[in-house]
Parts: sequence; C-alpha cells; structure tokens
Amino acid sequence: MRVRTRFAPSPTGNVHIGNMRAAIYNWLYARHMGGEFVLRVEDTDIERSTPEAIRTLLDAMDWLGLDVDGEPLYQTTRQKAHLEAAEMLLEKGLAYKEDKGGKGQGECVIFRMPGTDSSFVDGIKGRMTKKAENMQDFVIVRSNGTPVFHLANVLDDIEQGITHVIRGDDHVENTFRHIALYEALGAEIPNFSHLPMIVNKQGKPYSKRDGDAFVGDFREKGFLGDALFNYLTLLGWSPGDDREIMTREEIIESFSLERCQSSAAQVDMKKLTWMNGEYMLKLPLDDFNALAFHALEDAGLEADPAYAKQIFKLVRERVKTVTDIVPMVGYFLTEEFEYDEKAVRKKLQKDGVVDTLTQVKEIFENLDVFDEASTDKALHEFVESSGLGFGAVMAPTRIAVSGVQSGPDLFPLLGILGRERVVARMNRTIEQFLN
RNA sequence: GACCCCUUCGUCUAGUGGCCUAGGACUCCAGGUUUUCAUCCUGGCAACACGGGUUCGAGUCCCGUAGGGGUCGCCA
Repeated sequence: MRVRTRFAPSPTGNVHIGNMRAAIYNWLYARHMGGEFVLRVEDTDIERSTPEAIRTLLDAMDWLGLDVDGEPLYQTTRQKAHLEAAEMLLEKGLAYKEDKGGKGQGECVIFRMPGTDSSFVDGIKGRMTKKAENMQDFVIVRSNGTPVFHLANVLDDIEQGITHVIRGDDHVENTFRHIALYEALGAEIPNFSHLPMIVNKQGKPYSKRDGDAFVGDFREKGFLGDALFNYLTLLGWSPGDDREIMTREEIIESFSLERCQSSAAQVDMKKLTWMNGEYMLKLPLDDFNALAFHALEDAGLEADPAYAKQIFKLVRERVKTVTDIVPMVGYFLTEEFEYDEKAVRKKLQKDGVVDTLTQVKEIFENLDVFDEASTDKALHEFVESSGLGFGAVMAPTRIAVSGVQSGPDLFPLLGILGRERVVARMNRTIEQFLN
C-alpha cells in the first residue's frame, strides 16, 4: 500500500505554526516512505477563504519547501458528496434526525455511535482506548443543511485515499468519532498519529496573541525557510543520534513516527536564532546578496549594487537573521547614522581621544592610497610610534566612522567606506562630541 | 467535574534493565586565540517530578501521588 498523507488547513490568511509543523511531519513521513503528500483546502468558511488567503498558504508551504503531489482538493466542491453520504447513513439507520436540545433550530443529522468500546493504535502515542459510555452521538449535518467538520474531514480523507493521518494532539478525542464514521461508511480506517502541541515561552499553547504564532511572523523576523524547517523538525523528533543541523535529505532519510515525542515541546527562539545563523552562513553568496538587497529595499534604502555587495560580504558572517542585515549596514549607506550613546560616553569622551582621532584623521588624509592594506599598515605604525594601545586607537576610530563599537573588521570597513567619507565622519565626530 | 494523555539539565533532546558517577545541542558563565569588534577553541554550571514495589541491579518495568496538557459545540 502506497502511503498518502495530507495537509488540510483552512485558508484564513495565516498559517498557525503548530499546523505548519503538522504539515512538515506529514510531508516528511510521505517522503520517507516514498509515498505522496497531498493538499486539501478546507475552504468552507467563505468569508475568510479568499484567493489571497489561499495564496498566502501556498507561499508559506513553498517557503518551507513542502511540495505537494497532485492537485489540491477544495472542500467546497465536495458538499454534495458529503450530504449524500449523510443521507445514506440516515437510510441505514446509522444516523438520525433530531431537533437537538429542542431549541427550535430545526432538525440536524446526528451520527449514532455504535455503543461499543473503541480502541486504536496511535503511531506516536501507542494504544488509545475509550469506553462506550464515554462517547456520545454527534452532529454531522447542521440544521441549516451544511456538513460538520467530522463528516467532511473523514469523507475527504477517504476521497483522497489518505492512509496516514498525522495531526495535532487536540484531535485525539475526535479520532474515536472518526473511526466510527469510517466503519459506518464501510471505508478502511487509516493510521492515526497525534503530535504533541508546541507551546510558547510561558509553556502555554500558542495563541494568536503571542506573536510568533504564524508562519509569516517567522519570515518577517528574518528567519530562513530551511532553518525553520530544520528547527521545527527537531521540536518533537530527533534522529536518535546527536545530529541537529541536517540536510533535508538526511532528515527524510532518518524520519520516523516512532521517534516522535509524545509530550509538548516549547519553542526556543534563541536556539532557532542560532540555527538560523548556521543556515545564513551556508547560504550561497548570490542568495545572500539577493536577500540583503530585498531587505534594503524594504527599509527604503538605496545603494550602488557594487558598493552594497562589498558591504554584504563584510557583514555576511555576522548576521544571524535577515533582519540583522539592515541595522548592520545602515551606516555604510547614509551620513545620517546615529551614534550609540554608551559607546560615545565610554570610548570617545575620554582624555586624549580628540588628539588621537585628529592624528589618525591626518594620517588618513596624507595616505597615497586609501584602502584596507594602507590603513592597516598606517594605523599599526601609528600605534607603535604613539605608544597608545590598539584599543585606544581603533575603538574611537570605529565609533567615529560607524557610530557603534562593534562591527566588521575595521580595515576593510575603512577601505570600503573610502577616504572621503571616513575623513568627513571623523571631522564631524570630533566637532560633535569632543569640543 | 468527567474522560484521555503527558512528566530526563532553564529549553530541545539521547537513553527501550547493567555501557549512566545520565550524553549532545541552545542559553548562561569563566579562560584562551584574534594587539579592534564578531567569530572560533577549551572548560564550567545545570536534570531522571515524588512515593512505593518488581529485580542481584531501574532514568528504563508495575502501582500510587502530585503537577501539566487536551477534549467535553449544530467551531475546525
């Protein structure tokens, strides 16, 4: 039997991070087993299921590298089939009509639970059982004539030939209902696996109010799709050895449901950030540049491409996320950069710094050639002849030209900035803070 | 409240009765390299929820307690 898994989100404009993790595990299982991974768009909420919302969903999947087999099934196209099935259940006496609660809402269709104990083997949690007395009949068609989730979901899974349902923990109770439905419908029961929830820093389930609840939030914060994919994969699963940073192929190869955790996992932004940094490092140069240009554009900054590329090369190894780029390159692109107050106070406003900066500036003005090598050589000589320490010379120089006390190597930084900017900035710094 | 499930360092995890004086990773701290900043390297802090069994031997099996989560909709 060929394995078929699915991702069945409702396109509401944003994909919840927990749902996306479920999608990842479904994708991984299908790819590992050499099976298929299909998409079903549960678009029955007409209000929110706009074309843009569907676009967002597809973008998010693409960004994480989750490719889908075949055409997606849109649930709205299935309503007739759902209703026919309900009718059939009614005829067979497996469901009945009732004005539930007697509220005068009209009659809805209610599925009759078989009245026997139920049990299934969860791919992650193991055997799950539920006594007959703890299961109640449930509505499958509303009194307004629309099918309820349970019916639609099961019918569509049958339609799409789903062999393995991998979903969130919050569905375990539903599974007992769904199994009864499969049996009533005469369909083969798929394997069920329930993933533990992921929780936020407070140890609570992610809610929309937490921020970082949606896939888009992570993208906006400058994380890479591949990094988030790798991280999410490790949140509730491990290959069994000490590997953490793995290629997609390695993950697919070693993935298994049995190795999934059955307790909730907490998202650790620090570790995600670290992992993202590792991925940034491995990014091909062209990809990095493209990302950086985009970030610049979004920030409304313009730059000569050749000049910008030199800067990117310099900051490349130091950024952990895409959003780190702009603050790090900002001072290369504008004379309006801000000075870090603490840096000014601690390193600039000290005795002798005016003299030092003035001398350094003069050395720079008199160099035949102004580039990385020449500034390097000149400053080394100056440090030696002046008897000042390196820190006493380089730190103020850095702050004078960049406003901050940390950043890329100083000499390439100076070289790229060029003499004109460097000297002008040093003059300005001396005037502004040291007179 | 009822039903179901879960419980190893702060966090993600390894561990399937002896290899565990519990391993890795992130974070944090301390040294070192870099005569700037960052990186990097080395080291360190830090956990089997608790109580009973079973066993020659338990993080690993069983029972109980506590704590946590999920579900109890004509939502999905």
